[in-house]
Amino acid sequence: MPELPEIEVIRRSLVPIIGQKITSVQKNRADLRYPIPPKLETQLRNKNIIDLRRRSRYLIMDLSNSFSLIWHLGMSGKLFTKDKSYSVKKHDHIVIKLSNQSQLIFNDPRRFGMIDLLKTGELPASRWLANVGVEPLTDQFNAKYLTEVTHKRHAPIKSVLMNNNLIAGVGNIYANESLFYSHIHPQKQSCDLTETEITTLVEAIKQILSRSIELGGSSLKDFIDSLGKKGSNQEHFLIYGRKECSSCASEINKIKQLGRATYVCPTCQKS
DNA sequence: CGGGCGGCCTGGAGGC
DNA sequence: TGCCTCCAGGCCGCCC
Repeated sequence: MPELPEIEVIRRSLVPIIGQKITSVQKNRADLRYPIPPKLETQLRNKNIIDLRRRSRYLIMDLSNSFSLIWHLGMSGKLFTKDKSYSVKKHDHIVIKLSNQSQLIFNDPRRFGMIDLLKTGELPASRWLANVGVEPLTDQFNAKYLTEVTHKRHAPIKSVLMNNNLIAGVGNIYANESLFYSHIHPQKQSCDLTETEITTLVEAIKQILSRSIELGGSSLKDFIDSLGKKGSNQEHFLIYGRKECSSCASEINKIKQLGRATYVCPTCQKS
């Protein structure tokens, strides 16, 4: 489900649980995409949540015992808080009770998500984070960097944008939107991008991701933040899911790249 | 070697 | 109403 903006929206909405103590952990199955750490309950009980961070599409919860929980929501994962009267529903795989009587629920119908527990200091070199690319909303992501990675590759630009080991957290929706905004055809070979196109694309990605965060993320079907609130960025899509171009009203072509839906305006994205 | 595709899952939508 | 197929915001591993 979620790309960088949606995870960031969840993180921000969860900030109030920082400082809470974990009083109990209920695990309703042994695995998601990967096994849930078997000793999760004993390692979490009576620990305080001291920080919540995001890296790429991973959400990181630092604990007072120098361990961190790292979560990935896959395609359909939701992480939300409820008061103590909430009763567990289908696909609620993990329930964490907090000292303020609220409960943190991890619900994931498709089970592409994952959760792991590691020493905080071992996170950066872990299998989850070791190969993750630059954060697109930092200064490390700039025209120089994008020129480097695009010019030494022979792949369509959309594949490069969606490669998490190069640029973290840009998925199918935001790759489509950024390329349309920049008037670049998604199948253009990345090494053929001009200097101007690179500069425009860097700015487009930053703006589109930032605006989506401000709007609470994109709720295509069922995305909600941790308080159950939907985002509104989907109302501002320029091309994703559209039949007509938002700019010139041409009929949008829907094609497939890497098995994913790609939307192209034949008029605005010629090059 | 880098790039592309299948598979992992469930559920909703649409066709018949 | 039901059955079938296709599709979905991601990612890993295998194959070429």
